[in-house]
Amino acid sequence: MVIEARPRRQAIEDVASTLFHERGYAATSVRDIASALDIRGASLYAHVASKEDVLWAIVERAATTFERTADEATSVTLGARAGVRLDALVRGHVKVITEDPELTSVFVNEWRHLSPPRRQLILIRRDAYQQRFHDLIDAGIDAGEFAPTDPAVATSFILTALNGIATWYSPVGRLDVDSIGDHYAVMALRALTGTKGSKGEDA
Amino acid sequence: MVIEARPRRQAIEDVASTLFHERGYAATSVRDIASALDIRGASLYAHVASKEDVLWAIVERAATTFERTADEATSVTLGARAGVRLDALVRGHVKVITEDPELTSVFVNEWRHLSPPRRQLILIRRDAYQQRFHDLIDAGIDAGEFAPTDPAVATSFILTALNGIATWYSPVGRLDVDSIGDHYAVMALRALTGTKGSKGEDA
DNA sequence: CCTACCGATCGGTAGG
DNA sequence: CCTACCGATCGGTAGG
Repeated sequence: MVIEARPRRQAIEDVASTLFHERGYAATSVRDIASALDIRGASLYAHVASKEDVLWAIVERAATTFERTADEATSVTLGARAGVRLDALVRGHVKVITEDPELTSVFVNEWRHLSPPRRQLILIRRDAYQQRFHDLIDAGIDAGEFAPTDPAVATSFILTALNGIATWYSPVGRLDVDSIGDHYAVMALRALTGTKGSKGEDA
Repeated sequence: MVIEARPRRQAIEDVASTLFHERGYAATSVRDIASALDIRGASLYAHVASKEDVLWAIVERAATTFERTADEATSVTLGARAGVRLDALVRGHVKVITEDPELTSVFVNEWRHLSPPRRQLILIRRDAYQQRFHDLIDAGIDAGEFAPTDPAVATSFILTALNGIATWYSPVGRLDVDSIGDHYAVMALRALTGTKGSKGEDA
């Protein structure tokens, strides 16, 4: 039947996501993926052209999901203050991670196993995505909303912290999605807002 | 004549660190390591018992370095306020990363390729290390220095953000070690301190 | 540290 | 989606 072609392909990517997340791309064989689906390794090639194509599909989908979510957050907060806009961007990012931590984990950690042309494409999109955060941080500093900080360092600080959620989050854990979003948004904004000028340690 | 400034064993670990950092443990072959040292793959086994032993040596050294640096930071700030103590812990952590980003990167990203007994040992030590941050955050909240936050989430937020330095730091980059330490310590403390109302912190 | 070599496993193909 | 199979490469050993 024609209808089953899509789900099968999706099932392969889901299983591969799980395994790439757990063991890494290089340590996962096509036979590992196949046996999780109860088929033979060679049978996978009826659905995919190569192991790398599976990684590419996962990474590509993750990139698109992040981009669309950021588009949404950006358009919803058009004209708002930088703090509000960054808050929406952070919450969107956290939501994507908690909705599919394995997808995010593979996207963040396994892109280097892509062939050079694909790797370059993904790095360009990743840079553009980070630039959204960078620009908002710039804007917030200019507007006096955020404390003067190195915006590149702050961007890296915040995005790395957020991505870490993918390594520990479980849907059955003690924290629900919304409260994780709250905590992370609050901490990210605080990191930019500052108490006063310098070291934050003297009263 | 070439003077061996360091033992052969150390050279193997250094080269392996670089390759494990760049490509990951599973995607690095013993022949890759050997050829970077201009010897044959089989010759490596005159110095190491297995590929995993090399990973273990690197991970073990990283763990010990982090532990000793934290001991130092802890003893130097004995009796100080939580903010001061956490500041020292953060700066120590950043210093270890910038002194050997590849070591940290392998420690953080490749421990899952260790055999189960070793993996468990390293996870126990990692948890104990994170607990130092967790305890100080607890203490800071209790003392009213930090805003009330989920301490486990805050610990993960901060440590993940710090570890991210290992992925982008270069000794020839635009930022020197001290200013990275400053930036990260300030942002980490700010993330905990909140914008208003935490004791005598703000004007 | 070398050459020679091992069994196991890899990603992938042929041909139903 | 299967069986049968391919050349390449893997971690590692034997014996100098």
